[in-house]
Amino acid sequence: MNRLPRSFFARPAPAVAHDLVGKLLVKSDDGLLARIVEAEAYTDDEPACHAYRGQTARNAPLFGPPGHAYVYFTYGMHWCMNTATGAAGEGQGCLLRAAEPLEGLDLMRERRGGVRDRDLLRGPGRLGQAFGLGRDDSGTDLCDGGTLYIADDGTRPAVLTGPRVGVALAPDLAWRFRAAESGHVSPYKRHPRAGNAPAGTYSGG
DNA sequence: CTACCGATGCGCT
DNA sequence: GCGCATCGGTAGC
Repeated sequence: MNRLPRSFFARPAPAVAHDLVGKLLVKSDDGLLARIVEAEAYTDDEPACHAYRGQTARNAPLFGPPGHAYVYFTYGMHWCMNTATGAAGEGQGCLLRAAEPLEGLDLMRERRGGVRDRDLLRGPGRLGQAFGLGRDDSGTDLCDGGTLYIADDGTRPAVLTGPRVGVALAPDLAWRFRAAESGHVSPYKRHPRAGNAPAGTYSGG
């Protein structure tokens, strides 16, 4: 089980998001381990990305060097985690949308308030809550040997590609990547204001 | 399983 | 003030 090097993240967000499926999310100080089963790509040339309207204090980690966390607060209650990708200055990243819990389930259950185990990490807000993520985690370097990082154990699941969940803008860009065989993937919800989906949106990969 | 709806507070126009 | 990369509850199929 090897920590992912910065070079893994120094590629375009869609390639990184695809390759994050099957990797391990680790928070070693809490004893937490989970397998990522779903990730999405966001880049500053499309309007669903938090970097689309330029750099601010909030989204600065997206514009920094790759391999850093961008953790943002949304809907008044949820913290969601991204990894910055590409080169410094590019404003892009990958949202970690869902994972399969492997170790530290008791702490995850405590933080998540007794939901079914299948739902501990099934969604970006749920993942953030179970991992205890917050404002202080935004900007964390995932590649400097710290306690929050992503690792590779050689698992290579089949990956499906399709439109991103819940985005009002650029709703048909097929930048959601999920493990084909996992029961821990989040449910797909199209944004109410996004119009109708085109035919045949999902494909293997 | 899908569909709807309210909660909740921050960032930005 | 408006909208949001969401979630949990409830209702219905």
